[in-house]
Amino acid sequence: MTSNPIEQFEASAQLFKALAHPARLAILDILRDGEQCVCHMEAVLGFRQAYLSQQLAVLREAGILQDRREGWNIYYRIVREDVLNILHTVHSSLPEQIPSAKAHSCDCPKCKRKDAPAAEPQTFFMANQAG
Amino acid sequence: MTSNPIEQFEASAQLFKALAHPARLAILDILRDGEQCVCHMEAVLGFRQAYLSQQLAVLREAGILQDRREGWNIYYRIVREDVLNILHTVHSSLPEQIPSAKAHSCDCPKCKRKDAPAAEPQTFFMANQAG
DNA sequence: TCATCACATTCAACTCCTTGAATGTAATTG
DNA sequence: CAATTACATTCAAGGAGTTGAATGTGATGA
Repeated sequence: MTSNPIEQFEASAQLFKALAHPARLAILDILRDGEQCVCHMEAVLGFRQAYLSQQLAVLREAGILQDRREGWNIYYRIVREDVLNILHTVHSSLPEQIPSAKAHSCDCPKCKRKDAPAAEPQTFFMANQAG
Repeated sequence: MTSNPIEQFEASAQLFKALAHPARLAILDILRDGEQCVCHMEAVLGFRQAYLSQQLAVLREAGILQDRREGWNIYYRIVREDVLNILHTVHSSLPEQIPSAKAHSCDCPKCKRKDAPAAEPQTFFMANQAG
């Protein structure tokens, strides 16, 4: 098993395949600061809801994201530390980085009018740490 | 320019797209130790020559590899430090790593019978450093 | 210049990814 | 339980990646 060079790198290739899309990288860029609800990403990125949900599904099925329901909203977060490191490496090599307004708690009208809980900045995921 | 979230991550997505293939990851794994001729990769990986050349072209056109001719042989090397860092990150998170025989100078029969120059272990590329 | 070696490129069939449109579902409110 | 909210899933057409087969190209040696 995993004797040939193809099988040996299949898993890594699958990971990179999930990252090989600008929309999904934009999603992960938002989630680097911590978990966010879907409506927040929808407002910040300007994607249609169904489209955003499709891209989230790809990242979820790749094991990169995990979701958590809280009433009407569903919050996504990055659950793979190596992905955070990879994103950091790539962003460091970029010519310039746009700060963007995504760092704010939650500017989207949907979240604001419902006074949703803001995302707390985290180093990595604090859940899933032996409950 | 680069105002929308799609354009902003296009370049990174292109990079990941080039990495999203097990054969190309196997190639890069060999080149992590330094430059190697095509016949070496052909022997170690067991790929057909044309197939290997196609995958090398993808990595070359993505700006990840650079080639250098030396007589009959063409030597490839990694010219992007961020890619080396990304590969290191991914390999660190893998469950187990197969040492493999790729670290040896050049075991392939073609290279051996011609007594080709062995690959010298390098930290990063030493060429392209202001000539 | 012709034959050979090492490697690159083109082509075509196939598969996988992309993405808009439509529809489905769990939680909440009344 | 019916309506609403927030999000997920399915479907299909178009586009892009994959890969075997055939062919092309530059360097070397006679």
